[in-house]
Amino acid sequence: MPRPGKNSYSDQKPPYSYISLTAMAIQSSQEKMLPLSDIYKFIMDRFPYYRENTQRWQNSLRHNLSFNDCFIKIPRRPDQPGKGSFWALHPDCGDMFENGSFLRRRKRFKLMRSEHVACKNSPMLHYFHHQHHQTKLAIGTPETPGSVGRLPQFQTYSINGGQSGGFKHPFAIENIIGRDYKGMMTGGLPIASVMHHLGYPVPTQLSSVVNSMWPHVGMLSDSMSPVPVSSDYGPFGVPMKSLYHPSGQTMPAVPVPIKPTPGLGQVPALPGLTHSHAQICASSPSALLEKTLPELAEGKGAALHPALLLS
DNA sequence: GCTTGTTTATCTTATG
DNA sequence: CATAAGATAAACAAGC
Repeated sequence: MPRPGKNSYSDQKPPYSYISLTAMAIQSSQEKMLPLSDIYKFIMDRFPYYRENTQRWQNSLRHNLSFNDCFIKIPRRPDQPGKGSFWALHPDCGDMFENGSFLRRRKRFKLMRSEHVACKNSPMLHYFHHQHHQTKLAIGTPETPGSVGRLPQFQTYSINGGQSGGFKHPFAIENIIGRDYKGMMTGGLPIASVMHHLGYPVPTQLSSVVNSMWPHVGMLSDSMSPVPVSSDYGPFGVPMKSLYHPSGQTMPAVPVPIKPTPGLGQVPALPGLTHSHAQICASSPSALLEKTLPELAEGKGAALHPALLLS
């Protein structure tokens, strides 16, 4: 009955929102940023469903890019031919899908007006974008086995040339600036953004989770597997951790439940990188990795109850 | 003229 | 059931 060739998966809309699809695409790229056309391509390559009605969904997707603050536009440098800008994930968007659902986020990521302006008009974007090139070379590709197990891009440099005391754990800065941060700027540009432009694997969870969590993202082969859902998620039986950080010491396997409540409003608007991030760090990334995956494997927006996994 | 972006409006749907 | 997030439509500007 269920013949995976025709009417089975292809017809069904993948259990991902445009936001997650886009995030997926972006994260799958080496530079963590993609021009619109490539985002389209990515989605179409992996989800047969989106090979039709392109006009419709692409319009929606574009709307999402503009409308959602979690996506930032990075202008092309003059030496980089092509249409449109690059799109990246706002470093602060953090674990947008912390609840395990890629259909709907717990809360929409919205910047404040001030941040908006600064972020969008920052002339520094070009600069950082430029820097990015050289940097990434030194760092190696995310796939480079030689590097670190989990989040390779992190090792070699840090935002200010690495003088900041050495290597920053993936959960340091990004998480730090993540979620709670709402006003940390560096010359009009969110510090987090800067990092991002420099090649940091932005939204922690996403970047790390994505690769192992979204099959299609990882395998960029031409033989795009049918669809995300169910059966094709074989590899998910495996505990996330072991999948990408064999060393086993990357993630602080903190058994954090689900985020309590986004009500932490006591964040000191410090202009530096220092912050009260304890809570932040503890609140989700690892939790997501540890518990969410299995559910995601289920594909459907159905199995989205972290609680189930906990029991 | 097409692609890329932005914005507004409305409808749908997941969640609390 | 109310609300907020997401989807879809559509108008329109800018750039190539």
